Amino acid sequence: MNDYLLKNDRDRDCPTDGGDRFQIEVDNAIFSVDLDRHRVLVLLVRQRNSSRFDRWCLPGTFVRLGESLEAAAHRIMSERIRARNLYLEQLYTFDGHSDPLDDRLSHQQLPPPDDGNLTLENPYISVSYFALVRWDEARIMGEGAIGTSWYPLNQVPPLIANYDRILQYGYKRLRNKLEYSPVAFEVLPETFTLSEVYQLYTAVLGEDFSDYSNFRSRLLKLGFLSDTGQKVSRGAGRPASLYRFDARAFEPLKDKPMVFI
Amino acid sequence: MNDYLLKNDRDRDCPTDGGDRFQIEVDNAIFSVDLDRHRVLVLLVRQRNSSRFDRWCLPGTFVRLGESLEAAAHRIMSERIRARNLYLEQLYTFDGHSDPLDDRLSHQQLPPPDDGNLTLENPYISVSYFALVRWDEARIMGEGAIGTSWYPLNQVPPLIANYDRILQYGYKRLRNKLEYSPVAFEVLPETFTLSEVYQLYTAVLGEDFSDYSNFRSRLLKLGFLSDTGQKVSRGAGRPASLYRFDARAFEPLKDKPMVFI
DNA sequence: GCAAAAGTGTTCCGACTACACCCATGC
DNA sequence: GCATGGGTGTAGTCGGAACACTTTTGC
Repeated sequence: MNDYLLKNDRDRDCPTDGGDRFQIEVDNAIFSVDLDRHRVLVLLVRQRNSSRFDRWCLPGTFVRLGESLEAAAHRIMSERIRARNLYLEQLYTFDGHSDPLDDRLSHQQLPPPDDGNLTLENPYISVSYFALVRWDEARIMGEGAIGTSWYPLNQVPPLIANYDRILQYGYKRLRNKLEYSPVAFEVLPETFTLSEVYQLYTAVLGEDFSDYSNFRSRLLKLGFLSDTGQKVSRGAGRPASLYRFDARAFEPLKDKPMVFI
Repeated sequence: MNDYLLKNDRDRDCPTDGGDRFQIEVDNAIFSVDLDRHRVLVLLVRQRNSSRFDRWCLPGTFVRLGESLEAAAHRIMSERIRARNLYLEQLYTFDGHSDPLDDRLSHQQLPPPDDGNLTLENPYISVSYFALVRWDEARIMGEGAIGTSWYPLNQVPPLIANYDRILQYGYKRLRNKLEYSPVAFEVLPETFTLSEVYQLYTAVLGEDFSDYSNFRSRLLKLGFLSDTGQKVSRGAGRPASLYRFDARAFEPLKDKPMVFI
């Protein structure tokens, strides 16, 4: 077939060269939490094609030569939104021989578009990344990001085939991250009230994941939140203390298993 | 540069075609546990090249057209060992512009080999998989697997650059999997003693992770180990009961967070 | 005063730790 | 008997769940 067969038979050692070549797609599951409206949002991109039906997918791009995977993931972010404070990590690598177009065709009975060398058998590899951004900074860039919008997680429109898997996996990661890592503080403002932390957690994990007062004391007992002394009043009720995440105090706990719920 | 720029600017939607192409390597971190000698082993492959120094790497291969990532990972397994009972899952996708050859060159001051189109800038993507196999079945295949051998984790020789990262990550995953999933029972014999389970855990997690009697009662309380009624005597001492993993009893617990230590 | 939100304290209970102790076998 | 490994039981302790209660604000 190709010369990798010869190569493999001759050497039987670490692969060096001779494999088939693939396009590598990076797709981001980008989440944000709107505390005021108490909901989780995901960034979607409209697929515009020759048909009249709009379908949606996660923002993605092809990896370029000389570009790292993470760099490609960052590039996706910066092309869509203007977020400075974000958390980004690799999610999973999906493969699939069902091309995105596969889905389009099967649903709409259209002839294949004349995209040149694109075929239904065109294999693809999607390295997906998980991102969480501050909602204040989650504004979509005007120019060049047409057809990009935030969707509440419970109102996500039908996605092109493989993006559903990525979104499911990403949401699962989001919940796990909240429970086992301090990722929440990367995406909260510099100073925040404990109630805001609680709002973030309930928006993602549901109302009944924990009692507020227990959540509160557990969080404080961990010892990496420092009281700024400042108070802030949000409408009626007693003013809340503003806290700050203390990275130095967290340092020794970094590699310990910890439950944040 | 390439036509993906045009494509991106024109459409700003889901990627369809036009990216650069990459060779995709799949590399497996394959572990096994020798209960008798009480140690964890990893499968390494010797890199044979033009120099006189042997370096080692993890068994890997290039993904072929029409082959899924997981299929490639399985192919690596079947080319090296004859294991029927194994656990396999994706680990992480590494990228790197330091080609394996990069390392060889920098250490040994050799001129680049004439491998044709292979350059130091040759980018590569390595999708790594984590595997755990039964030690009884972990015998290396004779023909075609020359230069393949098991190494105890604490005696691993220097690996070619990027394989170290994969091995580290794989070992971390192994420990996590033992603690939070019943993966141990996929790799133990059909029936086993509780002491064997404990041996497996201590070999991986260290001697002091838990007291045997507490480990024992915690494990039994979970309720998915059924006593076969059979006893087995290993030398001196009271004979041990043989247990069996009860998949039906475990089913309802599958998605619950659980600690197995 | 009253509602609303923040913050504190207290009781109950299950789970994990650290042992001590009993049981069955080989020699 | 006695060493060896398997198996059981228990007292102490820690931490989370549930919930009552207090504090401080707006109106």
